[in-house]
Amino acid sequence: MAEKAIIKYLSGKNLKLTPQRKLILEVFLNQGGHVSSEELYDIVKARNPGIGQATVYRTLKLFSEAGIAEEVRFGDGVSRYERKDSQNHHDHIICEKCFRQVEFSDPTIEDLQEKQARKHGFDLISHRMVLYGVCSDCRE
Amino acid sequence: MAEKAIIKYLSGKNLKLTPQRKLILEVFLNQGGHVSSEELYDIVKARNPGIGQATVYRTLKLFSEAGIAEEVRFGDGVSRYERKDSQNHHDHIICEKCFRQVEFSDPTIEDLQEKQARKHGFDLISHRMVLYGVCSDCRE
DNA sequence: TAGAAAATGATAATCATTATCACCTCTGAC
DNA sequence: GTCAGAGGTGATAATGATTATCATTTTCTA
Repeated sequence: MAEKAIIKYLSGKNLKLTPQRKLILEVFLNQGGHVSSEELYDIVKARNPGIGQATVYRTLKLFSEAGIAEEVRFGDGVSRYERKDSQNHHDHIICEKCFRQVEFSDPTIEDLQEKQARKHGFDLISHRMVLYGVCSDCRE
Repeated sequence: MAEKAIIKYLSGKNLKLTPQRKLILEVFLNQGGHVSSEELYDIVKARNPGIGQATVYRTLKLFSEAGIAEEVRFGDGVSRYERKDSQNHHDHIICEKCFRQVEFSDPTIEDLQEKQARKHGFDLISHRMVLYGVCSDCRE
């Protein structure tokens, strides 16, 4: 589970488990989709008003490094984070009108990405794929 | 050709073809890969020192709207632009060590993207796909 | 329990991009 | 030709997300 993963990561690097990190982790895990640092900060602040915004930024980056969060960018200049389940990778479709987001995954595409990478001499590590379109509600 | 496209776009919107725009267009077209606004500004400034950085930003955005340039983001916080050839769409693989970039295109992936979008009720407009890996030179 | 190492919170600094604004340049009606 | 108005430009200030700094506090280990 993610809490265990964090504790292990921290102790392996001489890093410390603080109340702030615990709280941010808990809030982050209970958050379904993709959260920006600021959104998370608002929620966290409601439960611990003393917490600083910089700490949220720092902690989300830490979660990324620890492998329990993944940074997602949709191109609006804001970084969002979502839970990283290696069993459950997915990509995104975004509606350009209402910004609704849908997650999907397509193993065939993943295979083809792997093949393309190999074909060009790369060892594939990760990828970002975002589709932009118009959703059924906005098509009118 | 792209110059024609720009002239047509401009006149269709009561916008003007200025010497600055001409110069930026020429430099942009002679630029192979993806350029950031700042890189382009440096080149352009060498030929017309009076030109302002804001103009380069504005003009690249204009080219995007006119359909002759496409904005690409690799996730380092900088927007880059490349020539848009609708016949010649491609995606990118980036080496995480040396940042070398390779372009590729895969019609099968494009098909599958289209299918995924439809499956979720979206009309697909565009997509961004970037693969991250380690290139053969950096694998050692 | 002491003390080094790390974390925190407040705040200043960055850095790419955008907005503002005074001035310039073109075009077309008179 | 002159004038008016729309659009463009360049300099600079503003923005907004993120990061660095630093004095203070906390954590963990010996």
